[in-house]
Amino acid sequence: MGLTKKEIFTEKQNRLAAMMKALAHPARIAIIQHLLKTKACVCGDIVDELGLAQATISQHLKELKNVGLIQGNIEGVTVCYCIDPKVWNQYRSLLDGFFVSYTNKENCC
Amino acid sequence: MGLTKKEIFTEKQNRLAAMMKALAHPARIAIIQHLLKTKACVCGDIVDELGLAQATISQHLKELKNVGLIQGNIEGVTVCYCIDPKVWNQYRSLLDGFFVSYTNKENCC
DNA sequence: CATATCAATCGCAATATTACGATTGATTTT
DNA sequence: AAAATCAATCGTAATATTGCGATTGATATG
Repeated sequence: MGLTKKEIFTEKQNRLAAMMKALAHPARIAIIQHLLKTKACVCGDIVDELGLAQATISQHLKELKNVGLIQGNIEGVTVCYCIDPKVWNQYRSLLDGFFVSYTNKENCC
Repeated sequence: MGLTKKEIFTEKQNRLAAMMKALAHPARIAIIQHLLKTKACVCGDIVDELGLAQATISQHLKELKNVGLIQGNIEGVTVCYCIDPKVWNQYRSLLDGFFVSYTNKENCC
């Protein structure tokens, strides 16, 4: 099948999974880290940074845009990318909430 | 291709991505949450909880075991699953480190 | 020892992902 | 207007993922 049965899970579970999926590729991690490093807009020099073709990078950027993690603002010929702080913080607290729910120090097995 | 070019990324980027990937499915989120909820070992009643076939659940459990997030201890006929606190905390701090690196309140674009 | 039970694995089908060359569309620059 | 530049999209190939029925292997139970 290759098709996730989303309908049997809760909205929150699907959202968490989708968020993870958006970051479940080293290229997308690298893109985000590059945007973090510059602490500002990055005007389309991402292709030079990573060793992937322009079409591939564009595809990864699209996925990050689809989940709202980054924005792309057209600036003449180039496009300026930056992280959306609002979505970023949403993700952060969602993950915090997920991880905080386990505090046991010892393994029961 | 369908093949990730892992060699052009750093070890840490690949690890982060692999971690995200392990949690990038609602069924695996649900499994983890079930283990969290019971706060102890869960002896193979996971199939009844989710609406997926036994073979499918077993596959998801395998992926979670592969990244070390959960352990499966054989206990007679059934298998007892529980979260590995060590790996869990490793994941937590890796993600914390990733998300903490961005603190801007405003969008520059 | 025969049978029942549970979980892992095999094999398959359907769909998704990753990657890239080529093309397209939009905007500058000449 | 023509040429150059940049990024999105199209089309395609290779591989991965998801899901499940069927089978297998191991352990209990009758």
